[in-house]
Amino acid sequence: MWNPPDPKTFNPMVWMIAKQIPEGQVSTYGQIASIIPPPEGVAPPDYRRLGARWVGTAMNATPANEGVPWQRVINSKGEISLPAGTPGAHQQRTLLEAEGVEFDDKDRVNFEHFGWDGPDETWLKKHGLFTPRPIKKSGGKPQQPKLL
DNA sequence: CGTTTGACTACGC
DNA sequence: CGCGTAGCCAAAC
Repeated sequence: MWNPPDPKTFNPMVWMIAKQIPEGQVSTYGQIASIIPPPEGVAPPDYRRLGARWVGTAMNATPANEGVPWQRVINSKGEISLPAGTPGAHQQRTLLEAEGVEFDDKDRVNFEHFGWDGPDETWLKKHGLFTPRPIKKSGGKPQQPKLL
């Protein structure tokens, strides 16, 4: 746990969680944030947005040699969040496609197929973390098209 | 030390 | 479903 909103602690935690993402799957900034307990004084609704930004900042500061799969973290829309056209964005897409992650014609990843469900409960409990909130799914496929 | 920018989201239209 | 706007924080200028 971490009482104060200390980025020095927050960042490594983000990277640690990112390392749990299996190859061929993707997570989102918001999802990772939802795994980390919000600091005191920050309401969960606010933290959801704040945390996402913090995670983004953390990923931006990701050490290159730590083996952190930074490419598996994308935004809630399912698309690469680095500015299009930058080398980083291109590299991220290349890395993901090499893992088997597919992009549609709108350059977006379908969370239904490649979305990450989060770390094992055992792992989460071991580190005192929360169960991630389900990733927002695009379109939303009706589970039972209720035919009548 | 004030300003601007950013690897975000939710919400309204 | 796509586009624009508001909110909030930390890091970079």
